[in-house]
This record gives sequence, C-alpha cells and structure tokens, in this order.
Amino acid sequence: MQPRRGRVRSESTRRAILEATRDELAASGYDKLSIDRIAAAAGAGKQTVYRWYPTKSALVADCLLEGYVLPTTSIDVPDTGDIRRDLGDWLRAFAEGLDHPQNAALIRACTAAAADNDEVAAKFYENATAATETALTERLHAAELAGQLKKDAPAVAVAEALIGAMLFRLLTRQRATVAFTEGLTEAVMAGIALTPSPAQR
Amino acid sequence: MQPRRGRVRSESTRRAILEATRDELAASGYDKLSIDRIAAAAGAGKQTVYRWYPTKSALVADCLLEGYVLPTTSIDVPDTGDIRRDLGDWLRAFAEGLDHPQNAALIRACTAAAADNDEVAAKFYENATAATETALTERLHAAELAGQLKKDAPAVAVAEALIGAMLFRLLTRQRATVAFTEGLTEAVMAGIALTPSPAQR
Amino acid sequence: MQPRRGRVRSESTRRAILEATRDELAASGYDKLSIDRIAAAAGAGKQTVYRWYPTKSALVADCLLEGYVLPTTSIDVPDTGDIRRDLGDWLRAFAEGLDHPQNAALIRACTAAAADNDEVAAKFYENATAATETALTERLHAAELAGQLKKDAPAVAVAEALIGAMLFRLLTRQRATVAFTEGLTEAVMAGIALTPSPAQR
Amino acid sequence: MQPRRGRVRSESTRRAILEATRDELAASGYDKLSIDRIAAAAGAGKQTVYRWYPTKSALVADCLLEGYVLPTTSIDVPDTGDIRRDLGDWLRAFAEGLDHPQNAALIRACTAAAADNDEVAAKFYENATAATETALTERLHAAELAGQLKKDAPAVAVAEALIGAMLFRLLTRQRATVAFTEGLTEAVMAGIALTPSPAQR
DNA sequence: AGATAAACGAGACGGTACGTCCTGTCTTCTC
DNA sequence: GAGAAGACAGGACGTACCGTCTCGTTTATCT
Repeated sequence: MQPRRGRVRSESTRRAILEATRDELAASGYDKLSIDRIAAAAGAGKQTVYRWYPTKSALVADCLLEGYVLPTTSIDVPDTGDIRRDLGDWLRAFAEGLDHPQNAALIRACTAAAADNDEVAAKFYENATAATETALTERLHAAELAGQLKKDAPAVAVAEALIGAMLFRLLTRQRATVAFTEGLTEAVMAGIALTPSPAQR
Repeated sequence: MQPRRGRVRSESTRRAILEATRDELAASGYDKLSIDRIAAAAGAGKQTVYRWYPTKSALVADCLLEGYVLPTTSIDVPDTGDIRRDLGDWLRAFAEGLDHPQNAALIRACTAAAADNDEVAAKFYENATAATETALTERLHAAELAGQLKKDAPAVAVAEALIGAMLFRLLTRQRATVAFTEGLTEAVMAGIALTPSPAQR
Repeated sequence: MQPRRGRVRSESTRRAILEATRDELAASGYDKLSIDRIAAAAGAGKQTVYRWYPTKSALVADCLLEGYVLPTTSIDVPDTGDIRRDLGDWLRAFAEGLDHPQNAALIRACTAAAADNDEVAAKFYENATAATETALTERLHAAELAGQLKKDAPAVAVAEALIGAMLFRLLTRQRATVAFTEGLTEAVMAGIALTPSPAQR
Repeated sequence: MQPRRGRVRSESTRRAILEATRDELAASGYDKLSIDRIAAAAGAGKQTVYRWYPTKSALVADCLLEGYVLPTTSIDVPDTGDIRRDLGDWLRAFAEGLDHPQNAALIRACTAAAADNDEVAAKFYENATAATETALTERLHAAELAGQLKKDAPAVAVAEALIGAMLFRLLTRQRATVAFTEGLTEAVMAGIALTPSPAQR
C-alpha cells in the first residue's frame, strides 16, 4: 500500500456538496440542477465537484446512497405480530411522509433522475428502495413463518406493488388518503375476488 | 367570426415536431431534449416550436396526449368473463410491451418529465395512465357487477398498484417476468393472508 | 447573390464589442483580456463575440484595423518642402503622442498581441504601421524627387528604423525626448560618419 | 549571518525550471505559458516554482537575465578599426540570428512579455538589450575617439534605431535581408540627405 | 544519534476564464 | 401573417490554470 501523495481530499467539502445538492434538488428538481449553483452554495470550486462526481447523475446517486435525500425513518416496518395491522400502519406512515411537500419534491426529483440514468436507477434501487423493500419483504416472511400468510406468498411482488402504488400517486400528484392505503392493504391481504382461487392453473 | 388573415398554421409541421420529439425522447431521454435539435430535425424554425408549445414540458405532454409516445395497443383489457384470467393476461401483455427497449426508454423519459413538471404529470395521468386505469377499473367494476368481486372492492387502488408495480420495475431496470405478474395477479385477487379478514376494524 | 436569410448581424453590437475591447486593452493589457468581461461590458452575449471574432487575437486585430486603437492623427507626415524639418517635426509629434499613458498602454498591448500572434502581426503591420510607413516613405520619395535626397535612398529601411526606435523606447519604458528624436533625425539625414562614403564597397 | 537550518534550495531544480520555461516560451509564446506545465516539465512541484518566482513575469525575466533565452553570441560587435564595415557586419550577423525560427519565437515571446509587464521590460532592457546597446554604443564611441565619427554623434539613438529596426522586422514577420541591413547601415553612416546639414536650427 | 526545520513532489482546494451549447426572444426575408 | 432561418442576451456546461494549502518525504543543521 503506497503512501498517499498530495493533499488529502476534504470529506467536509464533499458533505457540503451533497447537502447543497439535496437543497437544490428539493428546490428545483432534477433537470434544473446546476453544478455551478451547487458549487457556489457549497463554497466549493466546480472542479472539486467534478473531482468527486463526474456527472450530475453520479452526484444525485451518491446523495441517495449516503442518505442525504431519503430519510431512513419511514422505512422501518413495525412488528406487533399482526401483519395486517403492521402493513396498514406502515403504508399509512409512508403516505404521511409523502405528504410533506419537501419530501415529495425530493422523491420526484430522484425518480426523474432514476428514470433518466441507469446508474442513478441502480443507486435509487439499492438505497431508497431496496431498504424499504427488504424491510417489507422481511416482515412478510416473518409473517409467513408465523403462519399468518399463505405459503410461497409473492412477497417481493406485493412489496413492489405497495411501493409502486405510492410512487404512482406521487407522480400523478394524487394524495394517498387513508382510504386509499387501507383499501390497498386489505386488497393485498385478503384479495378482491369473491371466489377462492381455483385449483391454480 | 372574423376571416383569419394570413397563412394558416401547418398541422403537418406540428406533427413533424411531435415525431422529432418522440425520436429525441427515445434516443436521449427527457433532460437531454433540445428544442434546437427538435426544430432542426423537424425542419422547422424554433419560433414555430415555441408558437405551438411554450415549454419543453408542454411539448412532451402533447406528445403523450396525441399518443405519439405510448401505444394504445396494450391498454385494452380483455373481457372473457373470467376476471382472474383477464387480469393476468393483461398484466402479462403489459409487461411484454415494456420489454421492448424503445418502449421502456420512452416511458422512462415520460416518467422523468412527469416527475419534474406538474403539467406533464397531469397529461401523463390523463393519457398514458388514466386510459389504462379507466380500462382496468371498468373491467374490475364489470367483474364486480358479475358477482366475481367483493362488494366495494378498491378498484382504483388495485389498478394503481398494478400500474405502479410495473412502473417500479421499469424504473429499477428489473424485468417483469411472468412469475412476477402472475404472483401479483394472484395476490390482488386472492390476497396473501391465510386467515380471512377479521370483522373489519 | 442569394437573399440573406435570418436576422441581420448587428453592426452596433460589433462596435460596442470593439469599444469594450479597446477599454480593456488600455486598462489591463493584452494577456489579461477577458472575453467574458468584454462581452459583459458590451452588453453582448459571449457567443456574439465569438461569432464575430473566433479568437482574442482576431478581436484585437480588428480593433487595430478599424482604428479603434491607434489614432490616425499622428500618422500624417507634414510636407513643407523641407524634408529635414518635416521629418523632425513628425518624429517629435509621434513621440509626444506616445507620452500619453493611455496611448502607450494601447500600443504596448498591441505589440504584445502582435508578438504572440501572426494574424495580429499582419493586421498590426497593415494598419498601425503600414499606414505610418507608407506616409513616411511617400514623403521620403517626394523629397527624393525634389532632389533633396540621395538617389536610391533606402526609404523603407529608414522609415522602419524610425518607427522601430520609437517602439523600442516604448517597450523599454524610456521616454523619447526631443534630444533623442532630433539626434535620430539628424543621424539619418546627414549620417554620423565624418568621412564620406567610400566608392561603395 | 545565521546558519540556515533545513534543506537547501536546489539550484538544479531552478535550472530545470528555467529550461522548461524557455522551451515553453519558444513553443507556445508568452501568454500561453502555463506554470502547471512548466512545473510538470521540470519535474518540480508548483510550490517550488512559486518559491523561486512569484509571477510568470519574474520567471520570464529571470530567464532573460540568466541568458537562457538570448544567446550572448550575437551581441559582440567586431572591431577591425573600420566602423562602417564593423557596423554592417554586426547588423547582418544579428539579422541572420533572427532568421532561425526558434530565436525569432523566443524574442517575440520576450517582446510580448516586456510589452505586458514593467518588470520584464526592465530585465529585457538590462539584459537582452542593454548588453547589445552597450556593445554598440561602445563601439561607436571608440570610432568617435578614432576620429571616424562626427563629434557628439547620437550613439544611443543610432544604436536603438538599429535594434528597433530589427525588432520591428521581427514583429511584422518581415525578414531582414542583406539589402535591408546594408541600406540601413549606409543610411546611418552617411545620411540620406544630399545637401549637408544647414547651420542647424 | 535524535530532534528540528526547511524544501521538495504531489496534488486537492476555491476561483476565474475559457470556448461550446442551449434557451427563449427578436428580426429578416419568403410563401 | 405564418414559417425557416438565424442572430441575439443570457446562462450552464465541463476543462484548464491560477495561486494557495496540505500531505508525506528528503535533506540538511543543531542539540
């Protein structure tokens, strides 16, 4: 391991850049991001921004990865033993988090970034999403082990359907009301069909 | 009504602009769209583009509205009388449509546009989405009337969960496999919980 | 001749650019010229500057060509019939012109530009210099025709020696005093050698 | 004088810097000089360059002072006793030196530097020029003492006229041909006027 | 020998300017 | 009067250098 030549790169500057990025992202959205403005707001030179992040996408991606954008608070899925109630509570809490305009703006900006760019998409998934999805699927598996769910329930599909529904509401600027989240919870828990599943195709 | 002096605005030019926009969208994504390039590709002056569409967003929005971007083909929900099968078939067809890279790129671009801009979001919802959602909810209501669904089943929530799940897969660059779509269909039809719903909280 | 499509290029903007360039040149010298600042001072976009002048050198060169930098006043060589007096008067006037700091700064800047760049050098010669040189050599030829000069006197060499001497004084920050200009005039008119020229080598 | 603790400053590094500067000067001219490149070419850190030379100008100035740029060879004025021949020979030799593109480029670069910057101008004069001028004026004074020149001949003015003429040719990219140098020599030795100088104004 | 200190290479830092590209507006001429 | 062509002011892009500031290393002198 060689001795590290030259001045060491400033972590604090990097953090300032990420914070400035988060602020710009919430204020202006993804495609109005300006590296010039971010650098100025962070008190950094543009070159320093580019030294850390070669592209606007990488910058946003790292913002996601480092948790500057999405709070980890709303991710935890409660576990009271009652999967039905836990799922409902979690979904409602999630919806409430999205009611704050700043959170909504940030997630929309990240969605735009993910839609535009593969790398951001990967980070978006790894962080913002996979964490949530993992927590959700783990809770579902726990419920399965507890004998509350059918065997081989498609936990991933259900988790992504829930997240996807919230994302869809966000994109189309519809609030996710309590009626909505409860209807959705009930649907995935009990199904909407009257007749039981046939002997399976 | 006065007689309209001067040259009439050329519909064919407008169509050329929309086509050029669609091509750029598929090729470069939303935030790399350049009005300059679009005008050049359409053989139009920039002013003409701006005369029709005041903003980049409006341009994309109209692309959506006029169906230049999203094919209406995959929207129709089959109706064989068996809601379970129809839903499954439709979802699989939808997923297959998203497997074509060009379609995927276009929808991602539109998603980015919708995330960034309220107006596009509205158009995105009205067209690309509401059409789909309407078709879906109508099919669900038909099934309800046919006695195949529970009373007051949350059709809208289910429809949006299905679309949202597909969108989520698209954003995170995960293919929606047949196993995925079938698991999802089964989940919303029959639910994943073992025990029946309690006397409703 | 085809009909010229599109908006016509604004001569007044071009003039504003040249004036701003002249001011910057006098204030900061050649290698501190900033296109950004020039554009801002001229109330023009950078692109407009570049549309007219592809390089900093071309800009300075045109400043010279259009006479924005060097006043044509000091160029005219008087003709009273007495070449000796005329030359002396002209050289003194020239020296006095260079005594004004602004003129000196401008010519130094142009010299730097000419030294650095072939194109500017050409323009520098064509305009600032050739005009002077031409006026000077024409006056000398007139004197020759009037029988006041030796036959085949090297008018060009003498003209360039006079200009060169003034330039040298300027570059080395020495004032060209009256004693200097008169000594120089006398030297080229009467020579400094005591003995007459030998039978020519 | 106190004993100087710490590492001694490396003369060889300083020489490497000057050599790199000379090479850059000849290759790119004055206003394209880059301290970054010079440091890299010299295998030195930027700080070391700045420790020796606070500004680009000082660097170029020292290049001149140390003779890295202008060869002292062409400075010596021959002394055969015949001032007319000696002057002619020297001027021709000087012109030949300037025919080499590298020499021409270097002197042009130094001229640009001198035009832009007072300090360089001083060094330019002290070294490159004063040496030449001194040699020339000394030769002229020797001739005067030998009775070959008029009394009180303006040696400095003549010397500067000769150097200025060469510089002017260099700046305007005109070669100084033998015809040119001989015409000039003859002009300053014998004058170009037919009639003898009047009783002097 | 060990401590102290300056100079060194390397290179990151906050900045300024570059030359290019794009935006949205404005002229100009043509249909 | 709409349209294409394209110039315009403005502003962001990503790059190159500036002059300054750490770093770890090397080389000297002083204890």
